[in-house]
Amino acid sequence: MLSKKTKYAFHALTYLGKHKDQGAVPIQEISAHHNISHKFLENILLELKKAGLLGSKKGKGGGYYLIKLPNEIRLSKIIRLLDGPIALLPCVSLNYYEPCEECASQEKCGLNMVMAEVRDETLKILEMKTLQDILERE
Amino acid sequence: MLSKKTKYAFHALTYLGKHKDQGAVPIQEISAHHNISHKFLENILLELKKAGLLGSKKGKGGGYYLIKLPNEIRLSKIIRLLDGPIALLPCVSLNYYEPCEECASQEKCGLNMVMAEVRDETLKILEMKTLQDILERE
DNA sequence: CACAAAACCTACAAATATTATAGAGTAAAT
DNA sequence: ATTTACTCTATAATATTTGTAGGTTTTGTG
Repeated sequence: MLSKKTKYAFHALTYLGKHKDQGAVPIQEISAHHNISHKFLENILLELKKAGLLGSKKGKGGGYYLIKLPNEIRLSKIIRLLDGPIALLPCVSLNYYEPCEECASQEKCGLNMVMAEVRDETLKILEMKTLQDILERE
Repeated sequence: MLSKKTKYAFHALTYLGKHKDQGAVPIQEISAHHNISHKFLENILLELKKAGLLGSKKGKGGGYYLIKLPNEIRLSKIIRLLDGPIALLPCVSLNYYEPCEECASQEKCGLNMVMAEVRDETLKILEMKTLQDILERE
């Protein structure tokens, strides 16, 4: 399951995608529309900005806006950013790898191999789907 | 990511699969071989038994053993049992559904639809792979 | 029968992660 | 000057995960 943080991020990105003609959108507007804690969403949007997905404008009339096209924002990117690994086990994670502590040899571990296959299949899905797919279905 | 509980369950099932000719295997043997806390594993195996995957025998010479064929034990089953939902959001979970609190209408929610598609693709993988796949690669 | 081995069961403790809040700063518009 | 809204860091509250404790029941064996 995704954390609420990641779920909120998707809601916010979707909202920003739908309102990308209106320029900067204040956090307040998004949090009110989706019943999300303003302060919590604040942290999330800041992370998305630091990751290069959003731009922001301070002061009156300010807010956040997408600085990438919706079809360039992959689900995998958002999930990795806020939730961490997509792989089911640390020993098959591409971005958050950690060696297994229960196995004598990772090379001979059937679980490791199967989970690596699962990871590859999962990534195919999550790298193909983008924010655009969400927007198209609204 | 899977919880350690689920990961340990996979290790234990694999071990039992590899030693299915030797009859009942005591927890001690599995926990020692994989460096897993005996007591923690105890709880896990008990759950797997209650779910109908394992049989057990008490007393001296006792232990656990598979009561299903490895190719009948799907990854999806183990994950759902110990970790819960496979879907990325509660509002698209087949087995652990909960309505979304941020959306006015689930039927018009693009995120919901995309995540339902992701769930379907993920399930294709996790329902296809079984304990047998792990055993074959050892 | 006594004893040891091993599953069964319930509760709880410790550690970690998630979710949320607080409050002080900085920048911009009017 | 004032209001609006992002920036930043710290911390509190809550939930979940991970692990432990301690007993009970069952079974095989000498």
